[in-house]
Amino acid sequence: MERRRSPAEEIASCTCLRLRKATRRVTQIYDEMLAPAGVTIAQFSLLAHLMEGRDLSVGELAEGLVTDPTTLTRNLKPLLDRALVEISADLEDRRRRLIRLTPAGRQSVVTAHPLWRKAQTRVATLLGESDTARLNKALDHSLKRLIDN
Amino acid sequence: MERRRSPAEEIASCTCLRLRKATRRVTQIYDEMLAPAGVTIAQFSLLAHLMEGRDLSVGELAEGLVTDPTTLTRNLKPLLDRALVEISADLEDRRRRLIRLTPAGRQSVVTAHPLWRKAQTRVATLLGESDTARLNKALDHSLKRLIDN
DNA sequence: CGCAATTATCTGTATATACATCCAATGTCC
DNA sequence: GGACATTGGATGTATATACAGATAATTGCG
Repeated sequence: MERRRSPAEEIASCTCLRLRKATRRVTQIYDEMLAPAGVTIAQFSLLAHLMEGRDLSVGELAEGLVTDPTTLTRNLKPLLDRALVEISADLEDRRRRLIRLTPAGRQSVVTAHPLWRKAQTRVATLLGESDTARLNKALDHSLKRLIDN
Repeated sequence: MERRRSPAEEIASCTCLRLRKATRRVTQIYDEMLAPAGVTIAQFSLLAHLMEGRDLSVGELAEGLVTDPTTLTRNLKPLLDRALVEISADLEDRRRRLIRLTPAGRQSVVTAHPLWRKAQTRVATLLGESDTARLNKALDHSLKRLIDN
């Protein structure tokens, strides 16, 4: 016996809106706690993706971050300006450009890492252990399906 | 007997990063499906918040959307330019500015509403009924705790 | 080989996001 | 009633995000 919902009420159930609201708040928390290291969570994620193994092309890194490649190009700019990453052409395929951390970039990740851990703990405490686990699990499930569609 | 994780592996478990990835993908899907109505999901959410009841001040609407008030000021700009919303000073408290939908703004919501519903269904189908419910529930729980902290 | 199609990336443009800071209006307290 | 604090909002600046369209390099095919 569900009564007819008004548009405003119905739209309050928007999955996208809920995701966006939660992401804004959580991003604020991480950004605040990472600030002493001079990076945002967006930048930290990007840099951290480069910590392991081989250099990545723009496309590969964009895929890893689930962003549009054009977004990544823009996001690299401030990191290049601060010399935390460097880019060179791939000699095998000169369309591709390979991104890698500079020593300063690597150092940024190392410096920010414990702050990131604190933010992670802070959010987990705020949400509670079990809700955090539930949220993370739900996101992992969802991402898997979202990414190849 | 958990082995020591490398920074890159550890950071892959970042709650914020997972939220951001999922939000980017889901936003892309909604935006794509709302495009024929000429609004993004961010704009649609904003307009929909104004559908019900009384006019809202910048602060009230920002709180409802879980954004920074300065962000809202910026987001209102394109909607003002397109005359989907209008703003007037609150005579009770002349610091406050009251936002309301214009008829054109109201019409935008009406036009976009069925497209929004299709996007909502599309994502629910992609994720599956039960995972969608789990994700939404996890987000609601989390938002409650995030908002007053 | 040579040209068409595809791919990788960048640029132009527009919107979204938020911090620091500033201005104007209101509230408070003596 | 006037000085000071507080509050609501806007602006300056910087980053994040992505679509359309442009460009350059590679691939595929006759």
